[in-house]
Amino acid sequence: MSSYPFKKIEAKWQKLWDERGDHLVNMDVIENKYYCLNMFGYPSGSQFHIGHWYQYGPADSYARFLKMKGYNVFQPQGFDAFGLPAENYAIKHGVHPAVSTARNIENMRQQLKRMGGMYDWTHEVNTSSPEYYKWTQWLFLQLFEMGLAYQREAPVNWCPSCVTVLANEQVTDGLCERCDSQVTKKFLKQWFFRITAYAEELLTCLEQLQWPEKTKHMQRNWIGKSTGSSIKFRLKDFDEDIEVFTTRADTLYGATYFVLAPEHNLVKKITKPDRLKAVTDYIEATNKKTEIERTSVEREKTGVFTGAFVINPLNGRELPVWIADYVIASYGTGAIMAVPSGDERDFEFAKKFGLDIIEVVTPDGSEQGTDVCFTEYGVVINSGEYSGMSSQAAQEAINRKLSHMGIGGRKVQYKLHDWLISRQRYWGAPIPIVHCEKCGAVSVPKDQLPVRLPDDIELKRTYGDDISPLAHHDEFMQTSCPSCGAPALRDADTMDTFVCSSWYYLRYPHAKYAEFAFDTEHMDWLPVDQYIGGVEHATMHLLYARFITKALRDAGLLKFDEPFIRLFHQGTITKDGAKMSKSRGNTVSPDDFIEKYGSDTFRNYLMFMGPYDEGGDWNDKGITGIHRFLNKIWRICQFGESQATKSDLRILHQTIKSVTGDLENMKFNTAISRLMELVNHLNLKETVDSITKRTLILLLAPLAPHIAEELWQMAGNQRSVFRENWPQYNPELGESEKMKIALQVNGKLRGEIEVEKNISKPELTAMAKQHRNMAEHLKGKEILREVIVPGRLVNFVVR
RNA sequence: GCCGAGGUGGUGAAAUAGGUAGACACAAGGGACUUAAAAUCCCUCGGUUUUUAAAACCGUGCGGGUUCGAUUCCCGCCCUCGGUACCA
Repeated sequence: MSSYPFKKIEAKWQKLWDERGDHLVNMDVIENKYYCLNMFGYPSGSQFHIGHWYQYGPADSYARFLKMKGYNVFQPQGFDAFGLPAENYAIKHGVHPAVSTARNIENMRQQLKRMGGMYDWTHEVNTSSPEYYKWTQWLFLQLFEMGLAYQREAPVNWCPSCVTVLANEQVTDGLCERCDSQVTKKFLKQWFFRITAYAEELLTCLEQLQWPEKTKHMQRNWIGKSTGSSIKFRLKDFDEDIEVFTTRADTLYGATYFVLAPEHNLVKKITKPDRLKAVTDYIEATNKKTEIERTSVEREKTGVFTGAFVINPLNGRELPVWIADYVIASYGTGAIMAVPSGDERDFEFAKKFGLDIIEVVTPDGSEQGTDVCFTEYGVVINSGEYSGMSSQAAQEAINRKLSHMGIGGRKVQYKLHDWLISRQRYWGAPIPIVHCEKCGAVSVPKDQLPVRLPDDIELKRTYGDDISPLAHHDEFMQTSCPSCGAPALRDADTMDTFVCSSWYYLRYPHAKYAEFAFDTEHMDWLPVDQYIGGVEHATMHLLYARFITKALRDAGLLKFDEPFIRLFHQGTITKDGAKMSKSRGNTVSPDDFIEKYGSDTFRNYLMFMGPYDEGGDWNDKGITGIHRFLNKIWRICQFGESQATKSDLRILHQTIKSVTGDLENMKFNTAISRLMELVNHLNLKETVDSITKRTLILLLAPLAPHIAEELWQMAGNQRSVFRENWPQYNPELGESEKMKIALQVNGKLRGEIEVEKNISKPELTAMAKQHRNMAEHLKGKEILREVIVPGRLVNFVVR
């Protein structure tokens, strides 16, 4: 296939853009600022894959479009450079993570340039550099001071293969998100960020965000707010209460037993001696189970009786206390009152173990029997003074009663957990804490940051059970207590990389600022106007970043509530229906296509495949079509000059209108289609007028930046095409005075006519009736109704 | 299981305040140019029937409904893809 010299052109402009500093942004101009941010990437060693191109290419076209529309567009790039892969790579190949990371960053930066990205590299951030992680550590201390970072011994998700603790968000179906190993539970002292303190605000602020509904929905579900009641039950024979959370206080009289999670801290205390063995065995069996066995696979309910009883505060009924793993320790209080008649799980459990079932809510207040359970709201029965009330009324009344008794009342419960940020790995930001025997966990003074990650470390697969590599580095570990001066040890853990990425968007505008994490005096560039990235971060990065923004706002450092005003998720490119991954061996390298067709063609093909938020299955069949399209433009721009006709201008302005609208909505596929129509029209001729030629190049520019720059220069222009204004649609030129009208009889298409725009209705119907095929279908029929849709159609309803 | 998104030609897809279904592109077939190839250009291209011209009927996952008119709205199914996993 002979084609325009894309290799030469692309290399030429990439070099020129760099040398001339075309992509440098004047950060002082903020009136028309547009902060257009792509989620930064992990600098992996392999080549840029199709997913990278799909994330960054169309996003860059959008940014370029906005620039031509007159915005001062800031589109930075950086690297989320800490993390497990580099460390695992180091262990395998003996290359220090700092070395491989630096190499990978260089590689990735080159490829982003090769793609033609309009990035201002003077604002690059690298989360693994001391200049950056100094401020990640500062962030930790800031949260620590605010009481938002704390240490606690907790059952945590442990990945035996990665040899580290994982956040809940990093566990999928009981498997490690990274390596698919089965995750086990462990008790370790870990650092947490108190994201739950912001649960309510994280939920309510979703309203004001211009985010995909899907994503907001996922965050809402993840936060999992539910409104109900807390109730304290007195333990029989103990001076102790056990609290439960329930959304169905109206079913309190139907409670016939009580369940504690096996991990509940009262289990040991209350278990009767004759039940001790059964209980201990059960707890042991539970601990042995993996997350998978405990949830998805094992559906049959299990549990054992502890021998203890609690007392229902409203009717004095004694409820046997069981332990069962269908009650989750980490939600609510880890204990429930069980109402078999009103809850499917309790019903199943009660049936299996022969526990009582008391009907307390029915649809209409009449007894239905206890063969099935009724989980809806209805009318309360068998509930003393509350009988006859609606479920809602009973809940209110019971809440009031519990409040009066001082043993409960209305309560809101969230599923969201605090964010576990400790990682027992080397390649991350060290937690800036010193553990002193006398003073406990003490902050490293902020003027001593960063706590540097030592270079001279021997990385091994495993160091024993749960110890961070840093723990073996004496020089790093040994220090003195900042508070009392006594010898003390550093915290050996590093932070989850999601901490690094939870604030990077704040740093970009003044990425080299040495005084502070961000320049609080010059925060006008924030918040981010448009954020683009994958939906896989819906309940992780996107939630963490919102939390950190709110925490820093409360520290008086930020003046806005939300970091990302608008959010867009690009779709996923799959191969044969599956996500591309090295392990599946179904990756497709873009390199051959770049070599054969060039970067402009490749970017445009990805955009042309379908809607940007849908992604699609990879298939290289159509790429020639895009290459032909660019070749046609190349040739058209060498046509001789002519005068534009009225119809030429109409087509041109129609194109301006559609392409502009499409690009505003990131509908790149249809924008390209509209341009193709214009190009096909021009291609029929041998000449082109200068206005059309000029406009065509401008419309093409954001989509195919290299060829557009070259054509622009060839047309005799000195400065970059991206300094030009976006073409304006002119309705006077774009609108036709004629229009096509569809003709129907009984809603069936029978013909089409072209008429003047200002035609009167009687004239139109008369013409419609005269139409040959219409006359045929109207013959001998009675017209009952004439439906006229202006500018569209005429429909005769006949009998 | 629950929640969400989506099913349109051989393929990727367009078009929904209800109004000409299949724009644009790929593939395929035919033709022009060429010694030949590449490139380029022209024609055909959802199905069926019929053909002199043209036209008719069917067709947007399946079955109903509302409407002059439904890919679009409503009801009931089927399938695919995401999210979630006993959350009391």
